[in-house]
Amino acid sequence: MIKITFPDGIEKEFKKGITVLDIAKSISDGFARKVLSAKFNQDIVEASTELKVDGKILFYTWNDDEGKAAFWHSSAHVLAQAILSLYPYAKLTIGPAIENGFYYDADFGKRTFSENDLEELEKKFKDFASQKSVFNMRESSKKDALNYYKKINNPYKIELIEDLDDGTITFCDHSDFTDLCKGGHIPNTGLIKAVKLTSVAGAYWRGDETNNQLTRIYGISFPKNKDLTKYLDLLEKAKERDHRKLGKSLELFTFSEKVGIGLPLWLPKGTELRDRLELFLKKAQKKAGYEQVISPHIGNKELYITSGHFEKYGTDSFQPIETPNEGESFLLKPMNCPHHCEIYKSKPWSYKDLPKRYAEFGTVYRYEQSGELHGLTRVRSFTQDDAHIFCMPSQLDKEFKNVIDLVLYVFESLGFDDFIVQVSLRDKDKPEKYIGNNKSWDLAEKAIINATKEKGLEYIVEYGEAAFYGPKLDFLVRDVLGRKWQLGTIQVDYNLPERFELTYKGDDNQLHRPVMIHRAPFGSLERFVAILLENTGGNFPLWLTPMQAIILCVSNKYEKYAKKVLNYLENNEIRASLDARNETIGKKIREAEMNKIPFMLIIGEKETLNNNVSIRKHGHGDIGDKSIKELVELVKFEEKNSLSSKEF
RNA sequence: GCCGAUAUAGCUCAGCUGGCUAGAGCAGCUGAUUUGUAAUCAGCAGGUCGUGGGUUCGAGUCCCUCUAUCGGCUCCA
Repeated sequence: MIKITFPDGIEKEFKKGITVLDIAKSISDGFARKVLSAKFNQDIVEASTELKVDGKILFYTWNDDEGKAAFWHSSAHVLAQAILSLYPYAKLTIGPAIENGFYYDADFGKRTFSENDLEELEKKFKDFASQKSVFNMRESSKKDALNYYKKINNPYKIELIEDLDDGTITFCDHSDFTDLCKGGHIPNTGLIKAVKLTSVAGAYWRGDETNNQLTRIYGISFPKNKDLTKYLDLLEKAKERDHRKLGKSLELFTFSEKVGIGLPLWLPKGTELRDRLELFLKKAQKKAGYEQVISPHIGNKELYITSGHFEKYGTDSFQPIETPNEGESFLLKPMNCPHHCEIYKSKPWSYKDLPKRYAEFGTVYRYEQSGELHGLTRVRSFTQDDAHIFCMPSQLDKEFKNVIDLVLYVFESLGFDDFIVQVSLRDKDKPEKYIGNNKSWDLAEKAIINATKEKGLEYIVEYGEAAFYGPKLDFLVRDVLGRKWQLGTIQVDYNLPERFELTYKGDDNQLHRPVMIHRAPFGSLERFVAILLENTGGNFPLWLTPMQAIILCVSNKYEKYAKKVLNYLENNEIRASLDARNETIGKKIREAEMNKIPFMLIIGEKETLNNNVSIRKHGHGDIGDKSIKELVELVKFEEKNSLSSKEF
């Protein structure tokens, strides 16, 4: 007998060798039907795993991430089975569960696999799933595993197995299909009631551009048909909030092929919004002791050779601008840091002067790969809300924490409560990607981790995500399709001060090297506005929105009074406009609603006589009459509420 | 840059297997209407069907090139 402990602490004895599924059945058959996967002690186990020792068990259902992972991982097996059945020559590689669904990468050789082939594949998938095949794990020696894949000539699997230790290699069989696999499946394929193969993409083997490109087939599956319909509906609705769509309909920005791809053109309303964001941050930064500076959009090539950017990115950038003066060339500035280093160098500094905090809304130009461009989130010209803090090593911790506070203040003011804090460190196996010595990297990484911990932030660590000159603390926010985008970033840098030979005079009368913090709470105005658009669906906070109120005349007979109201609002610094067109009030309301204008002020005979306005709030409808004075108070009150409760 | 898909009026879309002067709604313009909480009515105008080439008696429709966009991969100072 073995003793099994359940999550609620209850212990029960079972016959040695009982399966996980049978233990679930001992609770109830209904429960067992919902069990997708389980954890026994520290290991993820199969429903069919036979337990032979005492231990703790934890069951996973569709409601758990682990349950979904098992479900989608199992779906990937079925997908692979379907691929092989239709395309026996295809070479399978890997197929994991992902955040939303699963994929399988396969080498189809010379055959191009396109989205048109998905329907047939999906049909095959459903056939196989409905067979209710049980997943069974099987151990294999390294030699047998290698021989198997040598026999069917699959170099990818051979490469995978060569990296594994003998004794740890397992296969998973279901139906007549087998795949190298480390486990974590649902009881049988029949639980997969709904599936949608969503897209096809090229993906490099092992994520390396120099390797073969494989065909990746994405899919998502569910235990109920209804769940799939719901998921697809949600996706459709999400697309309504796409910033590219909203940017067009709200007339915020546009692109022109003639100007150039990835070069956004800001329309008047978008510009107003951007200006307001800049003003908001400038105000906070002024309080935090920043000084605004301005630097040119180009810089001598020598500047970027000094900073190391030229060596790192030179060939993949906009190419140097030549001048009539032979040998002289300039680069469009791809970042502001070198300029700010030179501003720092413009005079000698004492330790008493530090920290120096130079801030600039600096527009930079980067030649992003054409396939990478994406609305406003990935562009070739963008404006960073950049600043560089030059401080003594002893000031680093405090400065860093202050910047964290600033970033959090910005995020809170704009309603970003769902963000990921990521500590981006170097990949120690690829030292060629970074400049500087290990010692200063260690210092910088430690500084970031400590400050983040002490601020009590929950964070994840990603290796290989650091900038080439230093580690970063990145703030990521998801877009409408769940893709993560880096907005705020804070970076610690011991390297550029070294390369630019920056100094300050210490209290010991010796010259010392300052440390540099690069930071941008928004990241870039472009990307920030994009994600803000998607997060708010275009309903910006009242303090930020380009138009706060619109006056709608029932007929042009009341235009005179309407103008008086407009004038009063403008004098009270409320952003308002007047729609005096010869259109029905219904139409004007509809348009104002679609333009997401927070306050609609309807003016007709009644209001003119009573000297008030009828107020309709966006998304709420009619909220009754108010005097103009009360209206101003209401807007002011709500505007204040729409800002962060904390003053910075 | 790579893989796959898409490209018809300012916007959103229709145009089946190639066959009359390429359609609709919204937006625009003109006129009528003077309007009460999400679309007043009528008329007009608007497209070398992304570009260049090819197949064909005939191409928006089939094939190729290029460009852009979309979904991924890679990249992201």
